[in-house]
Amino acid sequence: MFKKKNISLAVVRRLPRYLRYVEDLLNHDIMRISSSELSQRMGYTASQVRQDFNNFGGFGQQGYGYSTQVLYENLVKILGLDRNFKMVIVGVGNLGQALANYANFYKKGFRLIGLFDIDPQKVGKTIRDIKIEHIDKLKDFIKKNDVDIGVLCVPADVAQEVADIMVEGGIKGIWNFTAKEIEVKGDVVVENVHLIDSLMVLSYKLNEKLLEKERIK
Amino acid sequence: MFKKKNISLAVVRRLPRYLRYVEDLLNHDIMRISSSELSQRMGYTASQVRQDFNNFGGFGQQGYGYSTQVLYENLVKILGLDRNFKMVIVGVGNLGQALANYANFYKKGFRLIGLFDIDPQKVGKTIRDIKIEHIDKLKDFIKKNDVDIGVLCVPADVAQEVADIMVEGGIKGIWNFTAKEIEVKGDVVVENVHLIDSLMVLSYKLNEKLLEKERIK
DNA sequence: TAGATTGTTAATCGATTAACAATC
DNA sequence: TAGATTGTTAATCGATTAACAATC
Repeated sequence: MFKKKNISLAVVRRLPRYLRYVEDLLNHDIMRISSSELSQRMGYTASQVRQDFNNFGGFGQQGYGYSTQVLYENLVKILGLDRNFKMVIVGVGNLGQALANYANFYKKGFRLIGLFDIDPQKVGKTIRDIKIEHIDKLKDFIKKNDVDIGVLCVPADVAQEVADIMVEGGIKGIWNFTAKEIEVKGDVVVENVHLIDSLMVLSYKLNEKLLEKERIK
Repeated sequence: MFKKKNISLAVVRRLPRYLRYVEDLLNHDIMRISSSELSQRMGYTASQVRQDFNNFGGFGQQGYGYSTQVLYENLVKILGLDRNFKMVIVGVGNLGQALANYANFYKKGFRLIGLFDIDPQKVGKTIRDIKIEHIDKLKDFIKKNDVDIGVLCVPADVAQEVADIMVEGGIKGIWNFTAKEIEVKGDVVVENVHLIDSLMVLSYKLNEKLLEKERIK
């Protein structure tokens, strides 16, 4: 029933949003929903909703719609949230700390099991009961604990270097918060969060509006 | 020379990446580049590079390529970075602090001029020479200082409420870090950064690899 | 001028939307 | 059964790639 061909990234990027809406429905005790109703709430077309879900095998019921519970369980499975991936954060600056304290990750089944930094002032301190270790111990830790995800929150100039250590340790995926585009060999998966890019897109849109107003004048 | 029709969001989202690469070229004193060379470095096709740039009027030269300097200046202008937008951060928790200290924003011309929180413990403290004010003063501050961008780093359950205050104050754009989808009226621009969505996409990809391996066995 | 590379039109590819038969 | 809504095929739309004439 699961996985036919390759699912396009456009579809995959919509899945977390579906999950968010379905969770919301469950929280409001809404136990069934039609593709047309869901699409209206989310600003998609009903066609797109059905196409998206049918990429993973139909879990709707003709004449009835979708069971919110079934939808929820399937999305969790499709997104791999039931794997409870283990992760470590490397670079415990402001951002690293923010992520360590971000409760949403735990709710979604991700398990933070290690924190690493190079600053001796930080090593030994604890956040959420996890002791910050020196980055020298990163590679062995990943190996020993079979860590899945490395969260890269170090300064841009050492990003590649630290990514290399992660890969050598056998990391499976890197969540990259640095402005650098890191290179990894093998089949290590990288997901970039370029915050500054997102801000620049906002800036573009604001500038567009201003240009419009200036043209009208 | 600027702006023909509506540029697709797909193109806009590539612009910051172009800027990043062009900056890198400048840092290495590379003063000209062809679409084919740039495309190779970035993993695009040469066609796409030329199409993308030509959305904004041709700033290349036939037989020569693109001047890195000209490219840089145009990208800065297109993205509105020369507007030096004013911004405030609301919610000075770990994430808000991380953003306040994120040097890249200043380098790209964004000016942080205010910090706001509801916690009396935080009000009065300063970060980067900016005093944290109580959220009660947010609306007036936005009005008085003609703030462009509001960075929303508050807990999810008050996201909409705080967004409303921003809009009432006359904010032009909201950079939303909460997991909630906020609703704004008028022509306020919203750019969402759903961190958890990004992590779930990584999780999806990891799960996909694991399923593949399990199938082979 | 000859060579190189852009700007732009045309062709292709993929994603979204529409339509409808299948079926609960 | 009749009504509703899915699953799926076909049509449309938009974005990417290829091709080539224009021109530096």
